[in-house]
Amino acid sequence: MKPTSKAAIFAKEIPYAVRSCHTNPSISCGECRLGELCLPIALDAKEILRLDEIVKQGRALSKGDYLYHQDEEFKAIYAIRAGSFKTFKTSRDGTEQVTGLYLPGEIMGMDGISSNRYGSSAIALETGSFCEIPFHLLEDLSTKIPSLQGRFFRLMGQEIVKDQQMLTLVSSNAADERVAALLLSISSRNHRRKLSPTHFRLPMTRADIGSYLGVTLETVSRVFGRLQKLAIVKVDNREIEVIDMPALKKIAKVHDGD
Amino acid sequence: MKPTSKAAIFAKEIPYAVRSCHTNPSISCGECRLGELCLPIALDAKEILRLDEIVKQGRALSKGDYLYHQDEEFKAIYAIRAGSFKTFKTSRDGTEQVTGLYLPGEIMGMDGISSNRYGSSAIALETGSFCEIPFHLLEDLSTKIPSLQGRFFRLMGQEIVKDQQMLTLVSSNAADERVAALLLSISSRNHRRKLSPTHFRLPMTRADIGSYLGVTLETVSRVFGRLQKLAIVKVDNREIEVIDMPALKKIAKVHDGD
DNA sequence: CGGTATCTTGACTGTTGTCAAGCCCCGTGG
DNA sequence: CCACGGGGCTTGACAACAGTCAAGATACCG
Repeated sequence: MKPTSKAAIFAKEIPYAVRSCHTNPSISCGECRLGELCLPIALDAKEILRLDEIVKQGRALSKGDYLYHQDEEFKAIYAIRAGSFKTFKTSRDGTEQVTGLYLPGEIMGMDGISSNRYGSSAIALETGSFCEIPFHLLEDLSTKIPSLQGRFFRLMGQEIVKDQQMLTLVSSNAADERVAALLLSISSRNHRRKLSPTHFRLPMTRADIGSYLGVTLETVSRVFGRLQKLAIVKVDNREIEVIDMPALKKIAKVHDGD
Repeated sequence: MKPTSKAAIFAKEIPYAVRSCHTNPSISCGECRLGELCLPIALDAKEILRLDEIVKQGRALSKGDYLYHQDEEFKAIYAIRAGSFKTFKTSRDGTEQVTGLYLPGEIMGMDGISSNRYGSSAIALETGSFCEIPFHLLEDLSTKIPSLQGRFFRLMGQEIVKDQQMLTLVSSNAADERVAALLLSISSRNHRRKLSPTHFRLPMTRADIGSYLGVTLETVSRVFGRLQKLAIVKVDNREIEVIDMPALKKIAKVHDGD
């Protein structure tokens, strides 16, 4: 419920010379090191410049700040630059259900496209920054740049695949399997960003994880306890160290590499 | 595993004079009475003609026939004209997990866009027919017809919203709620097609429903028993009659209309 | 340094899964 | 037309995993 953007303050604290996407909020798509994960994949240099013209860059948020609210008018999609975000639906009785976890290079807000209203709220789990891409401008540009249209079709397709994977995960009822799969998901997404796949910090609380996976926070806690006892992961509060990756994959019923 | 198409046979049985989409397999998009539900929404007459040029119409399938297989190369998306279809994922150990139920006017196959391979298999639950839309042609045409691009963005957005609704449904762990929500979903989709929202036939077996909802078939059966005992629905095998719609919505925790 | 949010652990309960038996419906073939 | 067979469905008994409630410990923020 804090509408205040801290973009200005954040920008002052970070010297412009730092040409790294996740620390410098005012960098362009062409210079952003997340480019190869984010929207610009499949675009050439000239096309990226045109994309840059419609992307509002470098806004920052701190923990608890909203990116958008459920049922609010859909105007833009958001590319995560730094930090982590969750999306959640609030039902009439006030219950919150976490529907997504988003890390740098990923795109949020696509659940608003069909109905012109966001289907969920998005909130920062820690200090972070993002780029805003007004959807109507993206649509216009997509008709002019076929490779951008193709990229965005594929991006939406990815979201569909991701959601269906979550669905099958949550339908298959083993709590251990769900938690293991979440750890592996974070691990592989970290790996893509050249971060350690075996040592990371959970961006969500036990309650959020539980809500996301369809179990209670107590169960999440107990599963972490079990996995630790089996020497598969080391859990120190939010700090996770994967000790036995094959065993973790076995529990998650993931057989192939990642 | 039956690759045989019965299009030819089917076409013979139905007189061409019947200008109704779901019975005449060789009707065009412009004439199809599902047009207002399907891909052509938001297109004008001239644009629909161009869409018609890329749509392969009127193929028919009988129960158990595959529309496409998991991991097979993604070539096209499919618009359902008649009948009902399910999508499912097969995991390495042979377990099948139902991931979707598709009724006339709905589009299947979008889970193949991002990776160029279908993420699930699609099979006919009864005799039915469909239109095939080669994706690369749709992409080409979309760059030329902005309203088609917009329509397809929205269609994919709808799929994302639908999947996320399933996710929240399956996460919230009441079996009664899940079954009630499925009944309501079928009911409202029937309503859109001008069919009875209170009296319909379940296209899936108990086992399929259970797999889709993340419960066992026995639980599905018991829930139907409970709902019947409460005089909320009348269940006669696959035949469903909704007697107390408000009560059903209450169980499904749907408060609003639809 | 104090207060609150988060996390862990325990005991008990309950819904759902599992296993098993039997029924019903429907299509097939005699 | 009827007998047969098999898939689909129902129902019951029991067990187990996870939910609920509660208390206490720990971490984090101002």
